[in-house]
Amino acid sequence: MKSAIAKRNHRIWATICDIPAGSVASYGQIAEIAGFPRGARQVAYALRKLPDRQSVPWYRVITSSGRIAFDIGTPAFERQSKRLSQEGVVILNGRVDMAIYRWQPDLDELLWKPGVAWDH
DNA sequence: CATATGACGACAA
DNA sequence: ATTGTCGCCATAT
Repeated sequence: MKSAIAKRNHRIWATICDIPAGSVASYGQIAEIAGFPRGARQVAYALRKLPDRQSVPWYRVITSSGRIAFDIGTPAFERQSKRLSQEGVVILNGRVDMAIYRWQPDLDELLWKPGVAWDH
């Protein structure tokens, strides 16, 4: 059977896959939706261990302040910046305007996610 | 068991 | 806007 960590990562990756093209989400936002409140660093960890970059839109995950997590000028930064631009996300000085591009999942999207902390 | 480490986040100067 | 500190929490050593 899969380890607990594998399941957790899988859930995080699945959540990231739900971010629509042209939108972005913060690490903390992904963590919360995936069912791990305050698990922003776990999202970062899951991304580091991403087995297949092709199947997951990792580049749509940025910091809560709208900054790309990599240092400006690094190859990683350029890759991410380019991918986002291709989707129409405007990046100015390495930052995205969260007020415009932040993913806002509607209730339906949240409901079919297992483990989301809604109150009955 | 004790520290160190992170593709983080919130907040105070 | 920048920088530093502290909180967070699974992994790594």
